[in-house]
Amino acid sequence: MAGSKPTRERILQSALDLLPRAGFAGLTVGRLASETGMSKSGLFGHFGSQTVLQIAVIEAAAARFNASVITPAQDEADKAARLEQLAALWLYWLTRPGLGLPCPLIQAAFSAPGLTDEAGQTAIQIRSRFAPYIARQAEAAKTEGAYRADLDAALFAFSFEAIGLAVAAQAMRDAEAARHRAEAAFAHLFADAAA
Amino acid sequence: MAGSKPTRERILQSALDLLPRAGFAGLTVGRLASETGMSKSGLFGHFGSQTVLQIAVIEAAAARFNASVITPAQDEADKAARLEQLAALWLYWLTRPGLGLPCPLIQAAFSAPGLTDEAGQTAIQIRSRFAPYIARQAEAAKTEGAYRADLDAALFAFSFEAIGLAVAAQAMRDAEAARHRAEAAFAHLFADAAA
DNA sequence: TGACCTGACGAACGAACGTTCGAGTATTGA
DNA sequence: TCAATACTCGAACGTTCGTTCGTCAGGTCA
Repeated sequence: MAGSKPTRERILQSALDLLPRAGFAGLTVGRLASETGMSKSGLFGHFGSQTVLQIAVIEAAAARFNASVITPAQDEADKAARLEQLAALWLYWLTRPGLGLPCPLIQAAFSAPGLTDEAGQTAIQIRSRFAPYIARQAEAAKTEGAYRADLDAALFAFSFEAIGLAVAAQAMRDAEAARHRAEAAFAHLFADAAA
Repeated sequence: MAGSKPTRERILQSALDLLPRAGFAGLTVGRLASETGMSKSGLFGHFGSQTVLQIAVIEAAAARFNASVITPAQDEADKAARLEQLAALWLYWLTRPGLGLPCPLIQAAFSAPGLTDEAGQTAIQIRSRFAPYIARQAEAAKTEGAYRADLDAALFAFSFEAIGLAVAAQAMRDAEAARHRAEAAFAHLFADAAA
């Protein structure tokens, strides 16, 4: 039933590479097998069901998001600086080259019906952690005195997330313009929040 | 090859009803046929290919969006008031009850790989008309003196669209909170743009 | 009445889907 | 060295996919 760990990791990496080209709907066992050079049954044995595979892919994407965006930004102790770092890292994450589609997590959250019910719920749940995390950083920045005391942290987080989503939506037709406008929007957001 | 026009319209309406539940990936000929009570071949004859069907569904969604959001707002001659109307109508469109998923156009744009290449391009193209339209209204509001002269209309449109996307993303987990925050975000956007 | 045409039908096609199973082939531990 | 274990394979399952085809009822107009 269970497969070797390195092989499993290789499968998930292939899945993440395939995802921008095929989407979750096109992430079938057969196609993923031919992509990795394995047999359908050999690949399938690592997961046991389509739902488990989808959830594993979503969690793998989340792990990479954390490693690329969340964790590096935590080097900044100063919360206002950390938020600016988060914005920059997220922007790069969303528009990094060789990416036909945006963040797999965003894709998963919007194409939820293409996924199993359980996998869709997992995607939504993982994504729903982001805005509260941003709100917490903003709240901390307020107590540190960097942000004005009457700032609505939840609204700040909402706007923060909104900019990223708009980038993801526009990056497919003009990544350059999307990034440019997002930088301006983030700058505006930070300026408005400053004490 | 071609089917009767009323039947075709009935099929498209069924497709739009099914879309929030099944997504584009689940919008198969067989399922749609059983939904409408027709045979697969009878339904298929109206379109001739899966791609044509998907494009027809996307265009039907766009037509309903225009009828529900764009057109009613044009009753407002005053551009600043029209933009506020657009925000309110769009917000309702995105969170109207009985809608598991947001605007089919947003869904189509993000799950594009679940669609035929051609249909995905159609969806992206239709959606890409929105931001420039908003920018044009904002530009007009500037010349009317309602908005400040140094407003970046493209950035305004970007932020406008971003709020809607964030609503669509959050509406799946908490529609009430999403709408509430979006109203605040729109108010903030309009206040910042005012002369 | 008879010749059309339209629109929907049932049956069937090859392909791909998720999934199961039993047989091989390494690698391991005693 | 031998048995056990871990991993992968090919073959096959039943189902559904998009698509094609021939047929047949119902209405139109001569």
